Amino acid sequence: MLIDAYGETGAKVLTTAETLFAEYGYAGVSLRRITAEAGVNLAAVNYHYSDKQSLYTEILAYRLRQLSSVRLDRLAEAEARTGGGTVPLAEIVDILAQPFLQPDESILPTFGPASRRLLGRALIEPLGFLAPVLAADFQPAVARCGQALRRHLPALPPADFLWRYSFVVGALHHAAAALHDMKTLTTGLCANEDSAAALRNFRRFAVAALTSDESR
Amino acid sequence: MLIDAYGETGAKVLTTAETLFAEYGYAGVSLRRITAEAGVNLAAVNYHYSDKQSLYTEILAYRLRQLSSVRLDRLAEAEARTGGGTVPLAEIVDILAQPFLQPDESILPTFGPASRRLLGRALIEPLGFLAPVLAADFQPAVARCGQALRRHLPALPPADFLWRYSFVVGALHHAAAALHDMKTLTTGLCANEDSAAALRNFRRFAVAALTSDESR
DNA sequence: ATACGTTTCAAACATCTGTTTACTATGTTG
DNA sequence: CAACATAGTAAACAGATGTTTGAAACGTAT
Repeated sequence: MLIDAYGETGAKVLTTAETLFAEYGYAGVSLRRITAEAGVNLAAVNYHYSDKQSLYTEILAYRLRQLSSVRLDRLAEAEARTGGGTVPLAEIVDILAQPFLQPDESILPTFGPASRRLLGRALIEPLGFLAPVLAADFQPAVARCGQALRRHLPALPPADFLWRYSFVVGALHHAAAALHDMKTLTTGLCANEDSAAALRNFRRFAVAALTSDESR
Repeated sequence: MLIDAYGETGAKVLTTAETLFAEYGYAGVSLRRITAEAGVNLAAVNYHYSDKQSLYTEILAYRLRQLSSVRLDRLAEAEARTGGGTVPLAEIVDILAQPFLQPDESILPTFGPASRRLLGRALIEPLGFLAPVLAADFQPAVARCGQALRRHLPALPPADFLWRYSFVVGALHHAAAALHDMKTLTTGLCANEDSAAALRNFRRFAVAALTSDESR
C-alpha cells in the first residue's frame, strides 16, 4: 500500500498507477488502463485525485519526499557527528545512492522497484507540470549533498564541479531506471534487481569519479 | 534536412517530428501536432511513413546508425593504427562520447541538439517496439567499445566491469538528454548546449571512473 | 494533348482520451 | 428512524487520437 490515508480503492489506484507510470510513462498510460488493472471504477481516479495530472504528481511528490527525507536526515546526522565538519566523501555518495538504489526496508517499506523506476524516469524526462514538485521535494536534498561534496573539491572550478556532479547524479538515475533489466543489457552477466551489486559498484564508481584529479 | 531521399514534405515531417519527439516523447506528441507544426497535411505522415510507429522508428534508426557508424569507424581506425593492439582508454572514451555530445559538423552535419536529446531519451526509456532497432543499430557499437575497454581492466570481475561500464554509458545518455537545460539544473552556473564543456568534463570523469582501483 | 504515376488534400472513420453527471450504496451521527 | 456525508458506480460527454478514403493537383513521358 502506498499511502494508507486512503481507502482500499484509492490505495489500489495509487499502487497500480505507480507501476504503470514507471513502465510506460505519464502519457503512455490511460486512466482506463489504470482503473481496469486496479479493478476499480473509472471515475475513482477523478473522485479521489481530481484528475490525471494530480494523481501522477501526488505519487511522485510522495516518493520524492520519502527519498529527500532520508537523505537529509542522514546528512544532518553525519554533519552533527562531525561537529559541523566535513562528512567523508564516500559517505555522501552513499547518502545519495543508498536510499535510491536499496532503501532500508524498515524506513521506506513501500519503496520498491516500481518507485525507483518511476523516479528514475521522472527525473530524466521531467514533464512541465511537475517542475514545482521537483524544485520543492527533490532538488533541495540534492543541492545539500552537492554542497557537502564541494568541500572535498575546493580547487575545482565551480562549473567543472557541477558537470562532474551532474554526471554522478545522471549515472545514479540511469542505474535506478535500468536496474530492472540489467540482465538483457549485459546479455545475462548481471542479474535483474540486484540492488546490492548496483549500490556496491556505484559507490566505488562515484567516489573514483569525484576524487580524481581535483585540481584541473 | 534529415534524410534528403525524401521530398520537401517528407523531410519537413522528419525534422519537425524529431524535435517534438525529443521534447515530449513518443506518446506525448500527436500526428496532428507534428503535421501542423511542419505545415503539411495530416495524411502526409501515413502516406510517407505508413504509421506513427514507423515514423519514430525510422528517425531513431537513422540517428543510431549515424552514431554507431562514426564510433565503429573511429574504433576500427584506432585498432588498425595500433596493429590490433590496445587502444588507449581515453581514446575509447572519446570515441563513445564525442560523436554523441559534439558530433563533427563535417561528418554528421544534421546531428544537432534535437538528435542528441531524442537518442538520450529513447535510450533511457526504450519503448517495446524499438528493441529490434536498438539491438541492430546501437548495441553492437557499444559492445565493441566495451570490449576495447575491457582490455584495460582485465583484473575486474566481469559483472563489476559491466556495472561500471553501464554507469559510464548511463551518465553519457543522461548528459546528452540534459545538455539543453544545464542552466536551470545548475542555477545558471553552466550554460545550455555547451557541448564542449560537457565533452571535456565527461572525458575526465569517465577515465577516472574506469581506471580507478582496477583490482577490486 | 493524353495518359500515368506520384504527391497532396479535405473530410470522414472508428476508437480512445480525460472528465462529468446523476444515481445508488454504505456507514455514521443526530 | 431519519439525516447525512462519504464512497462507489454506470452512462454519457466532448474532444483528441491514429488511420483511411476518394478525389484533386502535379509533373512527366508518351
